[in-house]
Amino acid sequence: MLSNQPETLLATCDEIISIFSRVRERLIVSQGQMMSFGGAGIQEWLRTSGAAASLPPATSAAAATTTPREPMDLVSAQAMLGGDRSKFQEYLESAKMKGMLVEQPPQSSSSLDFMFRGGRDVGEVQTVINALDSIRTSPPQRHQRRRKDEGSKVVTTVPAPQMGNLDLPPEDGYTWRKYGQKEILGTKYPRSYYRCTHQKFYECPAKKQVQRLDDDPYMFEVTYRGTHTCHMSSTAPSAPAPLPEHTLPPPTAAVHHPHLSTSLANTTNWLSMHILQGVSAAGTNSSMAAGSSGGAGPSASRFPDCQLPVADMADAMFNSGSSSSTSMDLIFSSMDEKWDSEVKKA
DNA sequence: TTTATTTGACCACC
DNA sequence: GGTGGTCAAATAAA
Repeated sequence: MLSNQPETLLATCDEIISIFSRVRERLIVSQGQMMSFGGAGIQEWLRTSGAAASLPPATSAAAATTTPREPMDLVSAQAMLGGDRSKFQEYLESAKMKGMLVEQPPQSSSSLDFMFRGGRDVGEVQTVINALDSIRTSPPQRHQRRRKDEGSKVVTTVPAPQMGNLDLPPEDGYTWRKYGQKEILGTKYPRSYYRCTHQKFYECPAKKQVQRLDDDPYMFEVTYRGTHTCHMSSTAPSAPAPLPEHTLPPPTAAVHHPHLSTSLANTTNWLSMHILQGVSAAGTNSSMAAGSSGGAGPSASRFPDCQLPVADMADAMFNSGSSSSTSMDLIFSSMDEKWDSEVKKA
């Protein structure tokens, strides 16, 4: 649509540049602060720099099932755990001091005697317990192959896709990277092993095993293990495609962690909001914004024909996932076509 | 050139 | 020693 409005497109690009410049400045200013958060990085920075306050309510069904958020951020906590155990312990101590964590009576069945105060879902509590457990146990040595994951696992059966590559398991909202395949004794079909695509960058331990059923080749048995700690699951945020609730691993599925399942959406929305704020701010001292007034919002009034174009661009740029076609291609393909046709005419 | 997949080998567990 | 889970080099694909 923007291809018919080159001036608007130019203005939009300028706005994007302006906003990103401001984001960059904030990143530089906050660099030292980010470093102090160990593994939490930008997640923690976003949270503490006021971004969280700007976050819209979580949009996923999963988030809707949880209680209102308190400042406790287990995602950051887990990230800290990955980067610095002592920091994570400090974090938990801090949480206790703030009354967000309370010690449980000795008869607690949990391996560690902590529990969230009021209204916490089991997944989060379990996450803390797991984290604390891992503090108590010595970390595996480098290059040592770890024992089979004894953590929780959930086995679910899903139908094969009706179209496309029937050998692939259906989408579950996350991006996975295959790291192995094995013939399993007593089964007709091999078992495939997947880990989260973001395992390295986010130390995301989530894994899944996929095996075709012997008696029904059009069904897959999918076993999930581990907790998604990645904030950048490329397909989950905007298209959660959640598993049936009863099939989700209690502490492992994103559905139990609103910050996980919606984090990118939130971040993108946050960015979009700031972009819109930037548009609004720019409009006060820029002739570009002439005609902007009132209405549902600055962008809505400025772009009557295309709703929230800047936000859409941001969504397209940051929310594209592992699609084979790039987001920029998506954005500019129509422009390219128009450009090419006009070049040919000339 | 980068990223993902394949596959044989290695290793922990039973 | 057998089995399942993971690693990592080789290979393929984008």
